[in-house]
Amino acid sequence: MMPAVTIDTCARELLETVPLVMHALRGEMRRHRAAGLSVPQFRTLGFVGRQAGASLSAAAEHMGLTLPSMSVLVDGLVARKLVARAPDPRDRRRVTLTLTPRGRTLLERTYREAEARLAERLSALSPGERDAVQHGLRLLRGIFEPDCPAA
Amino acid sequence: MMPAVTIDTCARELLETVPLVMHALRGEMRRHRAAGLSVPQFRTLGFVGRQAGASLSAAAEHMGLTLPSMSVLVDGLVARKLVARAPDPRDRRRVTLTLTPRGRTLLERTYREAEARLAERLSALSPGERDAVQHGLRLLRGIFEPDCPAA
DNA sequence: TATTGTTATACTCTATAACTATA
DNA sequence: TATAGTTATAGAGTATAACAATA
Repeated sequence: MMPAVTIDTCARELLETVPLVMHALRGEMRRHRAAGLSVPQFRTLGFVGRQAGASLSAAAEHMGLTLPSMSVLVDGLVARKLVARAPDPRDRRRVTLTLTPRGRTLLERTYREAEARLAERLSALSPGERDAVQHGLRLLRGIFEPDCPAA
Repeated sequence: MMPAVTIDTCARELLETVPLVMHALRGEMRRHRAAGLSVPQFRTLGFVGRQAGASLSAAAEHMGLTLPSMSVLVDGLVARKLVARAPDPRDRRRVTLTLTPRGRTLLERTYREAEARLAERLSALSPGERDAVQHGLRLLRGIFEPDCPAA
């Protein structure tokens, strides 16, 4: 039978593990320098790809960033012609974001590469262990999502 | 029975969840501005607290950082008198790191605060779910630790 | 020559504050 | 007046390259 883990132990594990994995993610994205996308850039591209025409605010909310931070982040993507930024005709205060063809291509390639690198790591686990990782991550996502009650 | 999760699904979940949790961690540490420690600073303090007298290289290795990055990070901690940096008499190329009393106090306080914030989030889970999170994190740590075979 | 660390430089991420434009 | 976004400014984190000091 599994031991009941204390909240504190779990918190400690989070504090140790999440920065570690984050650093590995950054490192792997950086090494694939052809793409040269940072993790936040990559996530933003992914969001815009799924929600074409989303506003800057929607993207900021999704990523848990302030508007200025998102604005700057998007600046970089627009400068590289990966994202198109256009005023919304219905409300000209708003900005709509869409992927350029180049952005979509790069996103897809980067996604496949990131997945491949992670898959290497994850292949060290048994299928059952991967289930456990997946399950744990999904639970975490539930309690850390921006619109969750404890946020 | 649990479904066997594909490696790709698991990779995707990682890519989505880890940056999310990381952002929440940073945000919570930032809000407790009394301490004003960043996540890497906090982790470094924790490492030096456990391994008093450790070298800069050891700390860099533990955190998965380059030496220059670690050197700069420690600069900040030394400037705030949280860490003492002294040459090792046995090998004067080396530097030994130790916590100052102030550093230890701050570390302990910050640790309690971080734990309390995380505990709030984690309390939304059942004990069984926390076990699952803990288990998943431990597996992840195993495959992302700096000295692991796939690194 | 090899190892440990520091300095110089550059870029990204992120925030807050102040501002502009539209509603 | 309220909302969406941008600009200005600042500080941390991180890297690579070049350097200094010690072994």
